[in-house]
Amino acid sequence: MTDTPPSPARLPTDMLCQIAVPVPIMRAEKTVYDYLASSAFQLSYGDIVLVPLGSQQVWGIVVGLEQTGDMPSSRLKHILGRADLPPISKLNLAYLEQLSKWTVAPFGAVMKLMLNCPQALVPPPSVMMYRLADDWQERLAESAITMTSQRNRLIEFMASVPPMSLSDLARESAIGTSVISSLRKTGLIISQPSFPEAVLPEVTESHAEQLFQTLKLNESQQHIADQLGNVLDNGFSVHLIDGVPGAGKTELYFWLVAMQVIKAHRARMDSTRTGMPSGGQIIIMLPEIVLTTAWQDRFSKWFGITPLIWHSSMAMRQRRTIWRKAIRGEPMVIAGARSLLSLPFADLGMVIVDEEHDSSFKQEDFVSYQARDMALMRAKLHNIPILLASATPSLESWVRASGEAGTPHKDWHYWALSSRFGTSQLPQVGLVDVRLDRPESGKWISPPLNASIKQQLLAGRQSLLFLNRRGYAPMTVCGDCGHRLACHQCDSLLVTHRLAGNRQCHICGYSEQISHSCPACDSEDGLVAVGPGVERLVEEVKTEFPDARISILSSDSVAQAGSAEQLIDQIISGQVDIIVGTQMAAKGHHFPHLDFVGVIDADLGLGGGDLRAAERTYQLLWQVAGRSGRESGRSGKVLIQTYQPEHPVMQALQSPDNGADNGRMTDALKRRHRFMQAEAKNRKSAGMPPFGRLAALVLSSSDIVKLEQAVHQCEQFRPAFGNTHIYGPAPAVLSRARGQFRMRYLIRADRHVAVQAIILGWLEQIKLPHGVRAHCDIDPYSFM
DNA sequence: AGCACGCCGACT
DNA sequence: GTCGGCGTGCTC
Repeated sequence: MTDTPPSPARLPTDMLCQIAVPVPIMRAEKTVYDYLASSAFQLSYGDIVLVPLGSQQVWGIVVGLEQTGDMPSSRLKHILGRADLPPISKLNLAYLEQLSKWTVAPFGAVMKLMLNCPQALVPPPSVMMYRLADDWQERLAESAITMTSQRNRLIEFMASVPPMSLSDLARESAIGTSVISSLRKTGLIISQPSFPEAVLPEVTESHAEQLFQTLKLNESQQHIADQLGNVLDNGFSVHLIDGVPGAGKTELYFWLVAMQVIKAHRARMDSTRTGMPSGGQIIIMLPEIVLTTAWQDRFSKWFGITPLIWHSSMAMRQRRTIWRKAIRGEPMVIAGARSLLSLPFADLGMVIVDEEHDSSFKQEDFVSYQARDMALMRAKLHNIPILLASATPSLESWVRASGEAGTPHKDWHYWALSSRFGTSQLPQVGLVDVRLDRPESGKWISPPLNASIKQQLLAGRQSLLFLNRRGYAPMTVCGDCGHRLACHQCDSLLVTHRLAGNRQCHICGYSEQISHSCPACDSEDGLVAVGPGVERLVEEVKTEFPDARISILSSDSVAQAGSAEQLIDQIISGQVDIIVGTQMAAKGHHFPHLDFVGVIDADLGLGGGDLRAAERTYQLLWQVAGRSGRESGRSGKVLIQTYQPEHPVMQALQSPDNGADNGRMTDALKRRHRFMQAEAKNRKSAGMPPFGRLAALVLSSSDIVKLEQAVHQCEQFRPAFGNTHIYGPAPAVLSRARGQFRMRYLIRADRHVAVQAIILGWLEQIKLPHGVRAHCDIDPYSFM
């Protein structure tokens, strides 16, 4: 007798199907392979299935159920299993397809983004739940179970509580697990597996009603809410909500969320619409930095329930439950950063992107994408409204929504939230020309700023000194030989951190102990710290105002979770006189005692030749200025130290000397308007986004010789089109992955050119040497 | 991306 | 004689 080979014989009940598998091959079409499936699986389009791939097992998606294929069926493998979930919806698949096309990332890689929750695809880990047998009284009466006092106590306890896990039972009854186990052997106690889902906060229509009861919108908010309320039913539309800091845009979109919750609830109640989408899934995208307790507290305050938040470091079971609810189309209101967009929402009803200008929505990872833009893409696909909110809209959104600067078509709606909450006014913003009002040698605070801080101290009010530079000093120079301490990995300057006791590279994360001898000339004590960081600024403030209570607010000083909240609570409750802070202090906080903001080095972000340098500097300074004078009835003051007071950014921020606008919103907004117009004009004449298109092609390898070969190949097939310019190749700064060399091409094209097609066409002609990776970044933000 | 297959140097 | 280095190409 011969052994029967384990041949994957095709049974009559087997069917042929096409599975998209997560193979990250860079090419135009997605990787789809044929598999055999037992008819027992009852596959449908979009199902998530486990398949053998090479020597591994991977999750794939059913993208075809055709009975024909070019592969002989004897070579086909069988599907191993199917997730016990509804299929990925057509819209979600279409989204993946578009995302892949747009980012020029392999479909397999994009697919992984959505299936990046392995625990959601398999049955949950079961927990044994213990309870008394239904007939425990009879059993106890008739059998010869020896009853001890421990056993009696346990039975008494269990009779009055729901089933629970062994550990819970032991803890709550205060009886050892051995007693429980032995009673289980008698049959008096039985255990059975249960598959618990995490309990999630759920915004219901009654929470929405509560919000309508307690939240009173001001005139401007109410006007917009009424208008927007009418368009929520009309499918895809884009709304930019432009509100100065403190104007209450968060409350406005909470209101609209509540409206959508009720609308979706009604749709579900309507029996004629059973099985149709209700739009009950509402997502709120926020930059990580805004997902603070402050935002969560506001949500809880109005909805009366804690917000549901999606983030990378959440518990397994919660992740799993949220993911499964998403694909099942169960209603939810959920907030999160970029990755929230990759959940397989089956019943999306509304998308909100708060702080839409924030550059953290731009991810430059294996798949590079702008989450705000992808959110727009999703909203359009799902045919639902999307709200973008910001106190300082991105130029892209502003142009598109305001119709300024000759946009081809104004297809977005623009809503200006015009009055600041309560009776507080916008702060008076002045410029300090540091070429005239010089700080003392070796110091950074100019006399006008010092005077203002003093004034605030006397009045018992707070001041914020803003310097967007972490650490102690951004540069260290050897006084003997002129050597500047730089990172070994990427050549950028090392930043001294005294609190952490090291020198760090802010580009690649390298750090080393602080040494006092120069690595170039070995001179001892020759090293000199040059330039200010927040840590050094604190030193100066301490010398200048020895009696003041000073706090430092930067990502380094609040590294541990919770300490940021503590610090912010101290500031809010008035236990701090002077706050020295980085970007962290600029965003989202409401400091009622703060009346003065001093900006130390306003020009910091303007150098470097970055496309968005001016825009970002404006946004940051406008935001930080908005921290001042937020308490009702007060007016704040802001002084900006700059070397270039004539720069359009500074001009746009400065209030008229005569106080003519008296903090009136309209005038401040008019100046911002002019700035945006000027900025748009610059971009337009340079053919830059949003008027032209940019894309980067980055080649990387750990082997510099192979990288050079790859570049050589690229040069041979360098595309040449009339309306397209290709710059480079230029060496790129090292990525986080150590030891990777990178070369970068920058492609600039007219608005209507499909840059993706150009890049794909280019790459298709090249056979990249092994070990060289090509990566695309459409609309890159970083120019390094 | 993994991972196996394959063809050349230093070892029990 | 083998173990294992990583260059090459495939994954239904």
